[in-house]
This record gives sequence, C-alpha cells and structure tokens, in this order.
Amino acid sequence: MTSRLDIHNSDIPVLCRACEARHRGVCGALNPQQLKELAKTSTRKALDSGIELVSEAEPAESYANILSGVVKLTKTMADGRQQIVGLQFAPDFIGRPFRDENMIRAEAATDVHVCAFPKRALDRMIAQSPELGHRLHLQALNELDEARDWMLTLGRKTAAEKVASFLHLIARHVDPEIEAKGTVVFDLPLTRADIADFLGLTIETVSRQITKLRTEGVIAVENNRHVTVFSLERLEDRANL
Amino acid sequence: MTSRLDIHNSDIPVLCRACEARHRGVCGALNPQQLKELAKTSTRKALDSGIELVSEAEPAESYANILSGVVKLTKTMADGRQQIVGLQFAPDFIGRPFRDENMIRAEAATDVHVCAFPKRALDRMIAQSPELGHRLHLQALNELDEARDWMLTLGRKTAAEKVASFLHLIARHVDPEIEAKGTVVFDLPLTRADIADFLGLTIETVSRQITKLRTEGVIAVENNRHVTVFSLERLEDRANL
DNA sequence: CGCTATGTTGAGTTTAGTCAAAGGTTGTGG
DNA sequence: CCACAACCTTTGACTAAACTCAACATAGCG
Repeated sequence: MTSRLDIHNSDIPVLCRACEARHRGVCGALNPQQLKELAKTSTRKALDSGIELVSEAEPAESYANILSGVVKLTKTMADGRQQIVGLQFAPDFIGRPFRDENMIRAEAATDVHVCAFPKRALDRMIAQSPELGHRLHLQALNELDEARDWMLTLGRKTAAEKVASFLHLIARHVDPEIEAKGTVVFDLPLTRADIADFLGLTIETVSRQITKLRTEGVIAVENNRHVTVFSLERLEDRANL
Repeated sequence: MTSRLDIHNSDIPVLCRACEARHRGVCGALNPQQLKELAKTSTRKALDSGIELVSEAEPAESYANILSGVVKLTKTMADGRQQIVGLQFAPDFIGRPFRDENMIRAEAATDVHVCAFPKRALDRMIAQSPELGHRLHLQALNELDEARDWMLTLGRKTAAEKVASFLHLIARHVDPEIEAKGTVVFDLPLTRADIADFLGLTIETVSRQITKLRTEGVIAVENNRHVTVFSLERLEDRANL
C-alpha cells in the first residue's frame, strides 16, 4: 500500500527510504524537499540500554525519532526517588517543542536506534509546515491521554492491579490487534527496577506480584524477561480495566 | 498595555470585550472577524459546583473556556474508585481537539463561569487558523508537563509530601509571583474528598496531614476551606520540591 | 434551631516497604 | 567450554505507612 507512494524514491533521501517515521511518524508530514533538508542534518544513532538521550537539567539541543527499541521518560527527586512518566516506542517523537528546558530525562530502556536532528532545524520547519505542527500536536495529545490513564493507575490501583496493568500495556503494544482470549508472547523491555519505577512500587513488590500471576496461571515467565500472556481477558480482569 | 489593542472595540463582540480568554486564552489567536463568528454560537454559562461539563462516556459536542472558578478532570473505575487527573483554572480551554471520545469527565469543582461553543465551530476555525492550532498545542503541552509532574507526586511521594505539594500548587496558582518567604492566603477550591482523589489518598489521611501542617505552624486553617500559608519555602521543604 | 454535609480523630487492620539472604542469568576471560 | 563475577530477581521475616471502620465535631443551610 504505502509502496505506491514510494515510486519516485529518487526524491527521498537514502536515510529516510526505509524509515517507519516517514509513514506513521512526524516525518510523514514532510514533502521530499523538506525531508531532504532535514536529512542533511540528521544522524542515525545506535544507543545501548541506559544511555541518556535528554537530560533532566540541561536544555535539549536536539529532537529524535525512535526507529526501534523503547525509551523511558523519567523524573527524579533530590533524594533519588524516581518515577517513569512515559514509555515511548517506534516511531514516537522525542522532544519538547516550543521550550528548551525539558524537566524530564529520556533514557534508552532497551538498546535503541534513533534518528536525531538539531532542534533548530525542526523548529524552522514547524514554523513553515502546519501539517508538521499538527502531527506534533496529535502526538502531544496522545501522550497526554496516556499520562492521564496512568495517573489513575498510580493513584488508585493496588500493586496487583498495577502489575497487571503494566503487562497489559506491553501486550497491547506488542499486538494491538489481539483479541481478548488470545495469547501474546513478548520480551519485557524493562527490568524489574524500571517496572517498579513505572508503577510507583518497589522491586520486591513487583517481583511478588509477577510470581503471583505466574502461580495462578495467568502468565508464564522464562529467563525473567520472556513473558507469555495466556489470555488478555484474564489480565484485564486483574488490572480492573 | 493590552488596552492599546482594544481601541477599536467596536469590532470586538460584546460578549468577548472583557474576557480574559481573549488575552491569555485561546481566543487571543483569533482576529475580530473570527471572534465575531465564534461569538455567534457561544454562550456564557454559570455552573454550580458539581455540575458536569464533559461526560466520561459520551462524545463531547462542545468546547469551553473557563472564565472563573476551578474545573476538575476525573477518571473513574468500575467500582467507583476515582482519580482527579487535572485541575483547570481561568482562562484554560476545556476539550479534546481532534477526537470525540474524551475518556475523561470534567466537573465544576467550585461554582464556575464558562464560555461554551459548539465543537464544530471551533474545529472549523482550527483548520483555518494555524495560530489557533498553535495555542491549543501549547496548552496541550502545558497540561502534559503538569500531568507528568503530578505522576511523580502520585507514584513516589509520601502522604505528607503529597498534601504539601497540593497546597503548594494552589498557593502558586493564587499568586505566581510570591517570593519564597512570602505569606499566601486563599480558599481551597476542593473539598477533602476532592483533594484525596487528586492525591490518591483517603479523606482521613488528607485530614490528618493538614492537621499536622497546622499544628507544626506551616499553615493556618479557618472554616476548613480558608488557608494561610506562612512560608512557601517551608511548604516546599515539606513537599520535597 | 436542627439537619445534613463535611471534616476530624482514634483504634485496629492491611498493604506495601524494608532489610537480609539466597537463587538465577549473563557475560567474560582463562 | 567452563568458572567466576556482576547483576538481577526471588523469597522470607519484619516494619511502617496508609487504609478502614467508627465515633464525634463543626459548618453551612433551610
């Protein structure tokens, strides 16, 4: 389907030709000319898990599109307590338009590939292209919806419900089409510590709740990271969704 | 300062002339012609505390600007557990552009005045005016920042820190200019039940923490609602900001 | 003035956190 | 290829924070 649009690939920068962000991501708003201009200053990067993309304190100088992997957005208190306030997947856009200070840290949760470009270059293009501004607006609204959904989880759910909600979130992301009774298999993109930071719990509590779901036959776990959800429906019940 | 812009007030619809939303709110993006068109379909409403502006289930048919008062955005679980996911003040915009389903309930937390207009009328104008789209984008990004700040509070702060954070939020909103050592006096826009729903706590815990702040001389409270914060700095310490 | 809402306080329970130890997994260098 | 180290995860016993239930106090309203 989308290949129809790519007949004149010669117009499209090499870097962008196979890029998901050009279809579902923000770059989809750009014409070949704009894409070419942006591609001049963009660089692909492969980042190991744990590498910081955006610092909590310093003003950001670049934006990025995620090509693969998972990025976590975190907030940290002076005494070290941490909260993950968002997870981003390909082809999400990373960055805070219209402001330099971010007040948020972005870190590779898994090994990640991104396409990074200078803040200035994109800011210039936003001013020129309403369609690009609109795509960024949509992403912001989407992140806002997700953040508010998660606030309910953080504020009002029990530890058991929180862990089920998290697994449900990942399962849904791995396979958005899955029907309620279907089985989903995936590798967790987060360590227990990250899951705890995402859910506002401790590592130990997360571990205990995962064990409970395992012994009760809702999920299976191999090698800590590899998870099988036998029935999304059962997981939803546990999450009180 | 802004009165300079109002010399040709005859162009401005009567309804809009004294409206704060025309300066700091989204209507500031509209020219007199657009303002006139929008004013044709807009109506001012006075809503008592507790009245619902937007339903969690049904698609919204109108947007609104808050003229005065406080609106709470809430999410509710099937068993009745509730979480306030945002507070909005004048001249904030209420509504979810580019989507009908809201998945959120908006309710007057205090008596409220709003200027409401049909979703369609504004959607049409968004398509025409990039500046209007931009203002809505900025508000969405601002709400996203606030939501993520609050996620840290919900997930990682103690009850004492949560209550101090809430009082700090309100105090800052009442007087954004106040210096650290200054005294701030205000009426709480929320009941204890609402505060509990905002903080992910129970009424009793909120009450106990307020009592503690009172007995320790950080705040004074009269008639349950009227609060004096003696030193914003001390409150920030309690909130771990 | 009494009634209903809302808010406070206390006693006991529950949930999740803390601290400590042991079990697994992964990756490295011999 | 194996052994070891580093890290991550699980499990258990105990503790602390917040919740529940219940009684009482206060404020606002008719």
